[in-house]
Amino acid sequence: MDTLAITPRTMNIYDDLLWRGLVADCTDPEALRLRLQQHRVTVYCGFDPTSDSIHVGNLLPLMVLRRFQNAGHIPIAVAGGATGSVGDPSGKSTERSLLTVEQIAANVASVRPQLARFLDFQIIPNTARLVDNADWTREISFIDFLRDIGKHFTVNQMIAKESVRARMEDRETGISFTEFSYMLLQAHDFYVLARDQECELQVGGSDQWGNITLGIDLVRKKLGRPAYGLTFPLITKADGTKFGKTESGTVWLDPRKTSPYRFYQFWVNSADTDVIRYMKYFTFLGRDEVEAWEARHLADPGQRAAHRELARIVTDLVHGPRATEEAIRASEILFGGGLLDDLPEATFNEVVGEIPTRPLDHLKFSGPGLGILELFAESGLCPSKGQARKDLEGGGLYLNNHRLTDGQRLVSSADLLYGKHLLLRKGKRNYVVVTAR
RNA sequence: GGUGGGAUACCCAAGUGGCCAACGGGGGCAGACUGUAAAUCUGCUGGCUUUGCCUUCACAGGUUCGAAUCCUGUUCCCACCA
Repeated sequence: MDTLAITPRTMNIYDDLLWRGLVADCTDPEALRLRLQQHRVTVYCGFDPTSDSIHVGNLLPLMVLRRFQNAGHIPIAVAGGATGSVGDPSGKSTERSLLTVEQIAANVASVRPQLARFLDFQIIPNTARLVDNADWTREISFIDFLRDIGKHFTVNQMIAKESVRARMEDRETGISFTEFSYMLLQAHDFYVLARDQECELQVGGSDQWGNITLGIDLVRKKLGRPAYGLTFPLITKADGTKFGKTESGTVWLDPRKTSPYRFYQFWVNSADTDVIRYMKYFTFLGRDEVEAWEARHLADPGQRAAHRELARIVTDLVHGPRATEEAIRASEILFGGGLLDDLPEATFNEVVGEIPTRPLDHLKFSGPGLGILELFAESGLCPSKGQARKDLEGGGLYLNNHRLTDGQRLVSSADLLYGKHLLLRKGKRNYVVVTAR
């Protein structure tokens, strides 16, 4: 194992994580810090294939792996093809329903390239690795597993784990043997990676602490080697709601599930008190740069300069510069307050791609046209015509960015922008484009 | 099994013959103020062909000119007794 060149300008990765507020717990801070300082360390983090895309919540561990790589260490991303089919009880108050084997395989297949995007597979010598724990779990027989792995643990220590204890106390729900055994699988992963790939550090969310420490025990017992564990804190939001969710649901990294525009907006809408913290979590900006943004933010919070920068950087990281440019331009059009009257069609079309679109038969706009309230109800912006009427009376409806006042108004082909689009808006930020077909 | 209490809109919760589409609070939506924020204030929050009409107060019947409200039965929940 070769020694890392230590440049004076580079902060120790451990200190960097500490400064970013990314260290919730660490099995042996002094020893790990020293180890990271003096050696190239192989670090792993697992990702559950519970869905066909990863989401902003998974972004944090993924970026931590990248931070390790940037610091010269070797990251291993582990897709949980095996563990995912058993189900981690950590942090879950009820038994989860099992995904089908096919479903998990499909999820692993679509999550793999997403994980790969964040790591460097070219760089030498600390090339990133991407593996699926199903690959080394599949051929192990149940008997072998019980003899080789199970023998190293007592049920006593297993039921002492928080994830299990919580479920044991709730006698109504209980915990299945399947989920109870989960921790052994994850411990086994760490052991296999330590044995075959010299992995000595596992990182994960703070709910993974119990699983990680069990793995460390196994590595020590089977290989007689030390191993380390490090967890990051649960990401919180100023208003107490769950991070990574909006009214419209989870914020995914897959652009087909969450458009780059929505993704960009998610970050722009961070609370003032969260934005600097998120900058530390989700960007590779250094301490000086983050502090500069913090100063700028505090000097004039209304500018939302830090919000925009955070959104730009993360969107760029996930979706690339072109999509980011489009998201920014669409945001400027939709929130810049400008009228659409002499907007070039090409620019408007960028907006069309970023917000919900609803096709409507062009015949509806012929002749006198379609009632405005019916249009809003049809578009899905308002749940009913009655509600549309009330929204209009409250001054909350806009057609092509002009506020509507007349519930009797008819919308005809003359209102169509570029002969085909209508920009419907409710309130400040709810838009739908209706396209005549 | 017995007795008593309850079931009201997204949630909590008033209403016990007409003034009830139903007080109040929460949540949600919109408006003002703002910074695509927070806080605050205001309006809306069953549907519609909207000065009016239709459907709704667990479910099914009944009494009445008129029922969320009274009566009968059914289902579910809670408390106490066994």
